[in-house]
Amino acid sequence: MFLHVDLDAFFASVEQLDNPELRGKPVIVGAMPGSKRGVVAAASYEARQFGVHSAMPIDRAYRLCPQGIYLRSNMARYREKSREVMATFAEFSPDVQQISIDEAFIDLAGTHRLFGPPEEAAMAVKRRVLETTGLTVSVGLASNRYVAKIASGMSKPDGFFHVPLGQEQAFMETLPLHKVWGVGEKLLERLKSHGIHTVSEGLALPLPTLEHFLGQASAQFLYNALRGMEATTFRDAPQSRSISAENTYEDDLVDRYTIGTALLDLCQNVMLRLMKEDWKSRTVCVKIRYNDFTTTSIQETGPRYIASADDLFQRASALFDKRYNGGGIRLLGVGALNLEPGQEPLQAELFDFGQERHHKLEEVVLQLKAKHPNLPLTKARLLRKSSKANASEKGED
DNA sequence: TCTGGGGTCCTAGGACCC
DNA sequence: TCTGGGGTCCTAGGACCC
Repeated sequence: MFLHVDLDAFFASVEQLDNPELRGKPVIVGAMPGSKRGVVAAASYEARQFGVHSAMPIDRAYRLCPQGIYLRSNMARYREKSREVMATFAEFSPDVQQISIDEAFIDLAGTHRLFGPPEEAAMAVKRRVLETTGLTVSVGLASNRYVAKIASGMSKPDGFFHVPLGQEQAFMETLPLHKVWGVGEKLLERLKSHGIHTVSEGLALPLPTLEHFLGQASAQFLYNALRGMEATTFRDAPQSRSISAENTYEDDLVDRYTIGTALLDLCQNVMLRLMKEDWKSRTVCVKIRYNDFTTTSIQETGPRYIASADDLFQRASALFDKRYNGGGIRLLGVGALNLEPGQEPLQAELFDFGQERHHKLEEVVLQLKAKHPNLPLTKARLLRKSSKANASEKGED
């Protein structure tokens, strides 16, 4: 049996935990009201009563709930709290699979002697998480991860839902089609266009028919999903990992100086996390979303690992220049892909005195930025560029 | 309701190698 | 002189998730 454990209104709950004055109040995490392009990242259950939910434009949320308490998200804090919770799960089973910042599967195989039957293990997980982290979770219990995942959403918050062995398909048939995990907007539309509006209607179709209009992979996925069988979605280990930072700007970016500063800021964020979490990478990705919402990306795998924020910035800038079409930019993103464990040790050529000092300086700057996110700390080179357009490229930092 | 930020996986085509 | 089959790695875009 498997548990799927889901933290309730995670970002908002962390804020309420850290600031007791917020408890019992409508807390809305994400953009600040008045922002033209912001949305809600998370809403406390108190805020949901007003109809506020995640992904909703922040101005609409404000109209629904002007008395709400609006906070910017603090991802570093949520990641930290997430690690605490995951560590708690590890007390229950050697086989814990985290699938997002606020959810994980726990394989209960072999845990009976320690924690009793699965229902009791589920209750113990709920108690233990609350005890050690102060957060509530919703738990789904089923014979496979796919069904456990859907079950945890059935009684929120602080809930528990059990799909007994043998009842998987019957359980799936109680769901509206859009609640089937993995069926998104596009697949839903395609199914509708073939006259399929419910799980039961989908169940009536043999696999070859599904394959005919969905292709093999989607058909096999859907065929399993509708029957409450382990869908092919879960690998034991993720195939690749990545770290990225992106930002949507209140006003379109158009001039090169502003774009450069924005890129540098993103590169520093990514590099800081790379160092903190002990990853190395040779692949850099830059994402551009223009003001008409068309989105493009460009990536390149180099021969050497990314050595510093400066190195990352240079690679990202080159990729940006290759792709940029001159239009107004609403979003910029920078990512490091295909991560490998272990920090990149200083390259031999970096051991000469100047480079080593540079590296140390950069580390200190990144740590300062992490501690004081609002500190306007940036490169003199870029500042100089602002006053003297296209000034010499060889300025020191 | 003009649409965040951070992820993973899949697909299809091209480069390159044997 | 016009060409097979198999494999891997890389890239861009897209679907989907929280």
